[in-house]
Amino acid sequence: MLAVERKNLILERLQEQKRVVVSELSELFDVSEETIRRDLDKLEKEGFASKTYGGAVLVENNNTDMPFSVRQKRNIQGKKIIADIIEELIQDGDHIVVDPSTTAVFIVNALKNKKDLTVVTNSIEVLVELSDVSGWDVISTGGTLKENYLALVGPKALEGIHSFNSDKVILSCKGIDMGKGITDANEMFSQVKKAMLSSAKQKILAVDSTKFEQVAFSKICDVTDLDMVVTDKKPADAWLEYFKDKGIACLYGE
Amino acid sequence: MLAVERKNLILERLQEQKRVVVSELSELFDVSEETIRRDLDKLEKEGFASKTYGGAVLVENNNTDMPFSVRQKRNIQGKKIIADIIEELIQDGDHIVVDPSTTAVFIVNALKNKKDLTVVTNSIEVLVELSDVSGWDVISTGGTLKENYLALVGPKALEGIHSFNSDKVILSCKGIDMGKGITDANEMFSQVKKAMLSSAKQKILAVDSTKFEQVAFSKICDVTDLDMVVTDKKPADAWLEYFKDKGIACLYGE
DNA sequence: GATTTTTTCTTTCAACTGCTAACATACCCC
DNA sequence: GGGGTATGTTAGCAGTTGAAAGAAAAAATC
Repeated sequence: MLAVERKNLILERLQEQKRVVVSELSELFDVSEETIRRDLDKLEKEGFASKTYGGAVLVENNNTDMPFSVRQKRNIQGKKIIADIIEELIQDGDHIVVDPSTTAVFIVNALKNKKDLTVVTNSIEVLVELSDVSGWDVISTGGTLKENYLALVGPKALEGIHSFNSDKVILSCKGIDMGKGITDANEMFSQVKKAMLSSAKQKILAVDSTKFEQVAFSKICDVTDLDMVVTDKKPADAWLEYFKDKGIACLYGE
Repeated sequence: MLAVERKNLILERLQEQKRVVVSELSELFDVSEETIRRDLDKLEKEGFASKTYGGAVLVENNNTDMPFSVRQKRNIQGKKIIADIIEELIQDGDHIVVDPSTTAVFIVNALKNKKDLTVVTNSIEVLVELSDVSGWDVISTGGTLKENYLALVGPKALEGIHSFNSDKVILSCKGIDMGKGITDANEMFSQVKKAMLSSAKQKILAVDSTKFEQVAFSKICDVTDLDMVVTDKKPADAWLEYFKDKGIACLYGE
């Protein structure tokens, strides 16, 4: 086994389990503990790990303003559950709008067995994901590339969104809160998402359970502006009552 | 066995197994380890491998199975030479237009040390490549995703291109021929490229040497519509004379 | 709370393996 | 034959590893 391979495997394990133990790794890879420590040193220098007595813990990249590729691995299971629920909501021939988020990538992937969809998006990743489907109409809004994201923003993007009227918009966000509404990391994004909301009839929010009670910087809309909320786990009873009260459908996994 | 054959076999093995070991390859092909190392050097220069102590690991292309990943291997050396020449033509602060091509990806990569560029493109790959630069204005034209390509086409794309006026356009094509002019594979692409040509002052064609005397389906423009041709190898004397005669600058490698 | 014991960490060293660079040789194509 | 490329050889250098010893941290004991 090459040294780099071992280091990468340790990193993978670290990302899955959030922590690693020197003695375990030493046994697992059949190398001395010193070698493992040296690997952890490197991972620490690279910013992935933080060494502790007996092992190391994962450095959680606060997802506020991180490049896209780094954020990808969080709560994959949840995003898959959400994607499967959304898949049942979409019919052949639908016109949908999707925003830039990891969840959105999972969703369009789950939709690939549909026919004749029209997808409007400002997400580069969604375009890449859909570059191999046939018979669909995949439309990019255009716009300015937001630094360190794979998303298009700005006036051109808004203009692009406004020139289409769709059946459904599938939105993501950084936070959902009864008082503060639906919020996102920065104004560029919330602007685009606002425009998307106004360009489609049915407004669906797709968020994993960790986003509840979170509040981020820039407001997109009120919770009551939504028609439906899709999430991976059953929300708290207070939320379910709130949704029922306001006439918002709520679907969740399990 | 020819050297190239061996190199390609190593690349295949690398893509299958994600890693290769110098000692194994040396035994497998019955050549010295130094020869293997030299092969790995080349693969590293071409961007496929990353050498490590004892072997090399595969450089994972950000977007693993792009439909056109096959095209990428062709004449990488030539594209790099072209990119280096173009790099010297572009100044800080320039507004440029680039089309979707592998060459374009190399070019924008070579430009990353420039400051304050504005790039207009309908290539998804160029956007991905530029997602990590800071201080630039990277603008996507928007448009419809062309099936099995990572390129935006159609009326929306044309509209997007027409709304900007740039200093330089860097164009690629499938064929360049004195009689038939500059041609490309399909009408969608040639439409977009026509629009790009009309949106910039200086019109630069970046083509590797294999495209000379080739004719493809859809005409973009006449050779005389260009201001400059950049290629990797010195073109035939007939071409050099033709360029001189028509007042078209021609730059080439070596 | 202080002392002892245990565990883990850091540093240093030596052995080993693999790497780089320079040169020599063989081969091919013109 | 001669220039260029591909390959092999060599020697000195660099990276990787494990062992050992002392330092530091945590746990156990009094």
